[in-house]
Amino acid sequence: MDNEKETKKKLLECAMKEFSEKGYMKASIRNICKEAGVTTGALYFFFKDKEDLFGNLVADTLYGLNNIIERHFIEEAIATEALSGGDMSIAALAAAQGFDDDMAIAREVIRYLFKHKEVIELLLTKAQGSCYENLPDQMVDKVEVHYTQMYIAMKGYKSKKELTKEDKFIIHWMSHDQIDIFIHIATHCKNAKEGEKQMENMMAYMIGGWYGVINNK
Amino acid sequence: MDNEKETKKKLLECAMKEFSEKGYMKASIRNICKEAGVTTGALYFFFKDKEDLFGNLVADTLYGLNNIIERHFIEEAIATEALSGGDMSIAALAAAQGFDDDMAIAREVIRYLFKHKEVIELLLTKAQGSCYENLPDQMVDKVEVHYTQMYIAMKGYKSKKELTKEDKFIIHWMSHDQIDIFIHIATHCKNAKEGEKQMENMMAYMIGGWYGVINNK
Amino acid sequence: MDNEKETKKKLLECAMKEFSEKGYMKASIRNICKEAGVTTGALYFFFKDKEDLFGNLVADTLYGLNNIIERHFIEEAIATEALSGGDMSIAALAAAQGFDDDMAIAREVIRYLFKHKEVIELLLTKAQGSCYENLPDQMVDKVEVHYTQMYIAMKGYKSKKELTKEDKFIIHWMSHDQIDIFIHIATHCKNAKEGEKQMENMMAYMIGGWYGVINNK
Amino acid sequence: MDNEKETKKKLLECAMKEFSEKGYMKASIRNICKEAGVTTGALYFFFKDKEDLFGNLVADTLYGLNNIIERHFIEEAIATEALSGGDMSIAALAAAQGFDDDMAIAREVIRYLFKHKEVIELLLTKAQGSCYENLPDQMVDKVEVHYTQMYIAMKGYKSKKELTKEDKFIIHWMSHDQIDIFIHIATHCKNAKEGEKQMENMMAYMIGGWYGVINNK
DNA sequence: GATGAATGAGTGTTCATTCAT
DNA sequence: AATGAATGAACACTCATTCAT
Repeated sequence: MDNEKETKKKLLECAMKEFSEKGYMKASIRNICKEAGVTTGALYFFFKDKEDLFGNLVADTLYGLNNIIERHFIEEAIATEALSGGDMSIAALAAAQGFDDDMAIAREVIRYLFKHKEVIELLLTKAQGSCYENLPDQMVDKVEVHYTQMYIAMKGYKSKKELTKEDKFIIHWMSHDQIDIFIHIATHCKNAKEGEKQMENMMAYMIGGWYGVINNK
Repeated sequence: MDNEKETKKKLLECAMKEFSEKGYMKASIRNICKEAGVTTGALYFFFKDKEDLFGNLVADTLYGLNNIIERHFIEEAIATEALSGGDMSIAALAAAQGFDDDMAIAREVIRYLFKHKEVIELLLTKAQGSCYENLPDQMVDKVEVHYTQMYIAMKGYKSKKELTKEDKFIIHWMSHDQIDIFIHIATHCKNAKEGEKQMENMMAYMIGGWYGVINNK
Repeated sequence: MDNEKETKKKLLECAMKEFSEKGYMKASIRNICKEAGVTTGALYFFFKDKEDLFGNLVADTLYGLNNIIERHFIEEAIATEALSGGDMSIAALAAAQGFDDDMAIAREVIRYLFKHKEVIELLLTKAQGSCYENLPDQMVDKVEVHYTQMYIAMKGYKSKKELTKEDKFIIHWMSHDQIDIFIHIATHCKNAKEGEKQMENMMAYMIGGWYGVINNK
Repeated sequence: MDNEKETKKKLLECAMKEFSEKGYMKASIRNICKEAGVTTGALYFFFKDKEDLFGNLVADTLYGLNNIIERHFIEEAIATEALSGGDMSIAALAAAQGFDDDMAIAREVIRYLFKHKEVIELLLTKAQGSCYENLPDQMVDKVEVHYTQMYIAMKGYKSKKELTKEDKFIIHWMSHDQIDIFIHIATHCKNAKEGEKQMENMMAYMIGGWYGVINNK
């Protein structure tokens, strides 16, 4: 059983290397197998196809990441729900609170990103051509739900219906930017400690940005 | 003369379609030719190779874009030079001025982006595998030079040497974000008018972000 | 096991036929595969590329041939070393001895050439465009080292330094001619027996030629 | 008229360069035209096809060479005819005379070879794939007719019928070698002067070889 | 669990040549 | 005399995948 899994492990290692070096599309199954010292047939015993192989590399990490984000959003949703519709000063306060929470969760995310740095980089920068190529967009969508709530609260809107086209656009952008911040950190910092450090400035940037938007016009 | 170039035009049209649908790497020369109703040999009469074909699609647009940016940076450099090393209130004022200029140039860029929307999208989202795949990074680099000046001025630094590692990191991020704003607009708005409209909020976001960073800690 | 390798064998057979008929350059991989009744992919399972396919056809034979020659040259070197610098009559005697040895080795070479006639012809007359195209020249170089020694001995020179430009030229020619004799036999005789028979006259020619050169002027 | 021929001239120059660098087979018509600054259509106005282009490069030189050789052989034939069937001492004398003549003609040939060195090298070393690839063999055939007469004379045979299989084989070889000597000189010497100089040793080699053969057994 | 063998469709690219204008 | 355009077949090679054993 140890022996059996060794091949699979080797295959995964070599796949990791190949995908990291060449990206999903240019990676060659044959190369991976050659490097692993097995035939292509062996690979197809363990994995359904190229996509499945890539999936095996990233699935766990992705699952964990989704978990963190979702868990956070549930908590957040409860908190934000409470204040939606309240007066603006409270909302602002709550927003500040929201940013504090965000900072806390951001730290957790960053720690997670660096714990799985290799895989995360694979997912974020080498997945083009696979079914994961839209991952950042999917995460943006999740953040967007949350940010929409927060935006409504800060703007003092009574309901979603008050959101203009411009509101929606800038919410989407800020959601996108939030994800981009994580990607930037994951790909530009060398460890969690540095990531957390740089995060502070970036959060200042983002919060400044939010207020800039909220107070605009 | 109009008649002669019909094949080349057809080829370029079909190439545009193929590259747009599949991206540079997955696009098939054969497919393009089949669609255009000519043999592959015909394509190779007009274009040196796949890269050259792609280049013919994007070169002019890219050249024009570079021109706009470079011209802007030269003007900007002159303006920023003047205030580097001055006291902070003036610097802040000048920065505000800088942002106004930025807004003006942004409008010009946006109008250009939408004038060549199709090609711009090709360049920004479908070039992976070609020699243009690093275009956004290259533009970030250019912006970064300019933003470094502005950052120094706003921070009241006497010289580049005062920049910490964290300063440099956040400057790079903000440069990256500036380019990302343009990409976002180009890919999410349907015309220049809408783009310019959304730009206002995004500039508010960015300026808010800058002040958030400058006043941080 | 015999059954498995049938495809490879078929491929090699057909490759042999194609290369022999058309030469390395004009030979078509597709044709070889079509003739063998397999797809081109199958060929590339067994062979790295065109050159490797050709190599598989000739490598063993070439290795064996090199072995014979090198072994001979080592023995010869020892013999020639002994007389270098001695007086001319002894040298001449030794040279005669050298020619006798040459005749012996020639017989061995010829037997080998005919044992692998098909491949030898491939190597000597159909390799243009492959990495083996300079094989005759390489063999000439080897012979030349040996012949230089012999020439020095027969001329009664004390050292290599006494060799004039003309000496070197004629040594190179005679080396070339020696190789050419083997090629001529391999391509003009139908079996080893006939080859050995014709060899006698050719050796008489060559030895006569040597003395003609040595006694010239 | 001057203007018209300029294109053809340019084409021939570039063809010369291309064929010399890559050999007949690997030479590219397109390349030649590109280098000459004309379209492929232009080339096909002047030349029927690739072979014709190559032919235009070498035809004159080849014609001249054939002339020299044929003229020589006619003279020689008359001389040799006379002594065929005579006694051996006279034959030997005549043979010596033959070699003298050979030497004279060789000098003429060499001068011619170097006068057209470029083309000659093309013909002798770069023609593989064209209709001239067997040129050396054709010249060997011509020499062989002549050498057969000389051999008969030197051997004291009464007629061609006395020639054994071995006789014929060695005659063919010596014919081949004679041509090879010219090729060797043309490709290894840098001018006619050096060629003639080296020729002396080579003739000594060849004559020595002939006597070695004649006196063998 | 894994091999060895093979497929079939595909890749981008080059070739000598043709021909209407 | 020469162009610009186009053909059609060919090139060596790579791909992810399959499957009997």
